[in-house]
Amino acid sequence: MKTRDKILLSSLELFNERGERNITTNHIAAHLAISPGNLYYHFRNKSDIIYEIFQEYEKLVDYYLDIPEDRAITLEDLTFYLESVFDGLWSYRFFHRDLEYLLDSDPRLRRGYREFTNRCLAAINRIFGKLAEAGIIEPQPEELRSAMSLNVWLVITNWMAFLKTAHASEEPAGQTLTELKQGIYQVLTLEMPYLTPEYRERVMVLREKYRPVLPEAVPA
Amino acid sequence: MKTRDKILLSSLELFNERGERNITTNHIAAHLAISPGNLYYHFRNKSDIIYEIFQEYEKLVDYYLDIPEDRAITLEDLTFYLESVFDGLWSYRFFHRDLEYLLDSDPRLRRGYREFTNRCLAAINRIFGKLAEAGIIEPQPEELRSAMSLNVWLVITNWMAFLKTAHASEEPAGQTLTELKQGIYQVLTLEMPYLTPEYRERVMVLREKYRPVLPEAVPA
DNA sequence: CTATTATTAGAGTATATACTCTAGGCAGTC
DNA sequence: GACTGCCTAGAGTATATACTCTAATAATAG
Repeated sequence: MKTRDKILLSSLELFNERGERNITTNHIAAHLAISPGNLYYHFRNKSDIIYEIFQEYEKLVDYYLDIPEDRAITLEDLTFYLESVFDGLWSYRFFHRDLEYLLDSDPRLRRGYREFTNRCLAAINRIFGKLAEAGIIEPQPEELRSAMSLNVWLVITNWMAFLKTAHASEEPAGQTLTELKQGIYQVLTLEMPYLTPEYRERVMVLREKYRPVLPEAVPA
Repeated sequence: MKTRDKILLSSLELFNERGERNITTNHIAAHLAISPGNLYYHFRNKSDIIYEIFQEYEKLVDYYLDIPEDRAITLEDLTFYLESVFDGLWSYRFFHRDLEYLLDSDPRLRRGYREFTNRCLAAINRIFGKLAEAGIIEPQPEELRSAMSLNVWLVITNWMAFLKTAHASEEPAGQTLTELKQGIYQVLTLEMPYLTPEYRERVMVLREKYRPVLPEAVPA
């Protein structure tokens, strides 16, 4: 593998594990056992590394959220969208962690992320539209659909942060990917009230699969 | 005003405006025209300043979310809760911005914040319960109510970040407080499907007040 | 007035961080 | 073998940052 790609890969890994703020370019170089000079031969600065990682992230999610025009949407599609998006979120989780700082320090990123957000919101909106067409949820006025899409986006993008902050400090990391998927449970909760009678049961069964294994239940 | 209090006040102001990451203790001292030595006479380190600000935040929100035990809840109460919480969010907005880093670097804060989150979730839950008692929303099984509370929390705590990242770079700052309140619109959107027929109209009118002034409407 | 305590100034420091610069190696090619 | 273009090492630097130390000044108590 090319050094350049190794830098991107290691950076992502280290950023995810310890946060962008805690990882310096020197750390990255050391982790790869290359010299700082070498790293800076391949990237002009830290921002460029981050921007390139963002573009990967963008591409991945765009790929996942490519809604078919020619056919109706199915429950399997919905599952795929949700699973994929949360996987993407996990793989690039460092990004949302320091989002505001990153956007403040790189105008390209700011612009790119704004457009990314809009594309995602549009995709969610389109999914809602096609779910209605498919008779899975009741059709809703555009106004409501937009507000719902935004709520879905807010829940999704905040889910990682919630896990990291609200959970016990000790994280066995194996559990975490499972917990991540509980975000899907939350998203399906948002959609619940709008399900059609024909599909209600099936979606509820699906939702049940992602139900959190009750966290420290306090016995009454 | 005591120097100590001035430090807390200025820190909060600067953190909110430019982000904790961008504000050093030297900045704070310079902003107050006092010496770094003086600042460190009053606070052992930066973490202590932040922790103390967090405790103020905590106290404020706890005060706002003190749900009355002895009487039914009204729509006015709900409005008050929402307005207050978003005001608090605005006044201490720096906190959620760098949340993960802050919690990672201060175990007190981590513990405190976890408990804070739990209290807030419990309060939201209780509000849902009392809204049902008051006949404003339909009663829901505990399981659903918890999931809904969590969604409300996710939407609220992510709303500031959404505004900062998804909106145009130029922010006239006067507009921002208004935009902040649009978060209430999003929260009310979450509750919409559960409203009782008797209250539906009134809540919808309330919700309408917070409706976003359509952002860059693209003419068809 | 004096002794003590609380507060402040301001120079200074150890460490970290993003990044630069120079010299050189290594592969291929004529 | 020399030339060229890509890659790499590693020492070095300017700046920033959280924090310390000493000495001096105000405030207060007896």
